[in-house]
Amino acid sequence: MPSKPLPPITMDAVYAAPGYLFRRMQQIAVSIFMEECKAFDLTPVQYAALIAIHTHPGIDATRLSAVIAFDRSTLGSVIERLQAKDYIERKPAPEDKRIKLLYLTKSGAAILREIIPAVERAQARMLEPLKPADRKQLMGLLVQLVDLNNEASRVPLRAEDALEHLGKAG
Amino acid sequence: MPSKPLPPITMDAVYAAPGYLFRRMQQIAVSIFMEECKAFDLTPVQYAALIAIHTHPGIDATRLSAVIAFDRSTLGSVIERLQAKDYIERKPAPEDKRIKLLYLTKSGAAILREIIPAVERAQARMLEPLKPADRKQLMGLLVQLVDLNNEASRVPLRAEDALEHLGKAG
DNA sequence: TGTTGATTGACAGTATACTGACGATCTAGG
DNA sequence: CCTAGATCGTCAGTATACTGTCAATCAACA
Repeated sequence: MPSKPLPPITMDAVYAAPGYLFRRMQQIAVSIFMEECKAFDLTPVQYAALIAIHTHPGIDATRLSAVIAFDRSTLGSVIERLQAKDYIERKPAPEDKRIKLLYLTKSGAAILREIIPAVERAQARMLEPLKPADRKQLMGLLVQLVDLNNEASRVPLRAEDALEHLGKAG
Repeated sequence: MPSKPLPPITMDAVYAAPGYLFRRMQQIAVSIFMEECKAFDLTPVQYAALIAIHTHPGIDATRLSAVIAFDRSTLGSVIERLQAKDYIERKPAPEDKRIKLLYLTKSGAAILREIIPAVERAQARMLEPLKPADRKQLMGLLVQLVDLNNEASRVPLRAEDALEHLGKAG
């Protein structure tokens, strides 16, 4: 019995699919970031981790993963690399032997200060081809969509929740 | 001499950055795809490759990488896995000993036929939280942006160019 | 108090991605 | 014909990502 023919499949359908466009845009974004920041030898992920540690000194790895929506198992190696570059340090928590607290070193604070202009150039370049009004529109829609789809990924973003357990008044 | 203080850095600035949003949306898109398609054991990348091989039978790996905007070195392992699952086969090209031509097997055509509804559900789910008008707007802007930024990634999309050398009238 | 259940960091295994390099092969030019 | 340059598939090395698991540790409750 001959199999039914496939429905008409075109690459154009792939090129217009949301999943394909998100993947492609991510590739492009990383590429632009690395180009603008190549003098600093920092990846987008490492940069985000540094920012988060700067913003939340003494955070632990699990909470860090929630704050930047990274996978915990991926984060381990990211932290290792940042530590090897002397941008962060880990101190054991006195009250919980399982936890290691993360702090920016002076080198870490310094590179953050230096890299920020390059990162901002990169972010601007990603949207540059669009008209300013379209950039705003796109960002607005993306912020909405990411927020509304938050629970769909393995590591949903938990920005405030994560901080409630850090010892501050919650 | 005390170092200058960092400019005010907030996680909110990160959460609103295009690069962060693209990364996050990609994570979410892959997660939704895998959930809808878990019965088929196919990744988004493998799916795109199958579609491209179906659309362009006898394509070689380098041209395939251009058609789906993948890295050539990544594609090797993707092809291996598809071949191991008996979804594609590779035949040596008679006129060029360097090249191996890619074809869908019957199993490959079959799984493509079966998985397409699930993929379409996944693609729809990614945009579901938005109002229909906003979905259109977002996709329109993304298509524009990806197209205008095409050259920024390592492997720019070369949909038509790639086919001109395939033996068809170019 | 003693055990159950949850959490933390770590690890193994798989799959994209990119950089840079390599031998085999093909093509063009002299 | 024969060599210089380009192209093809491949590989090594690095960096995200995700799944699932584990021992150590902690918290809560009987």
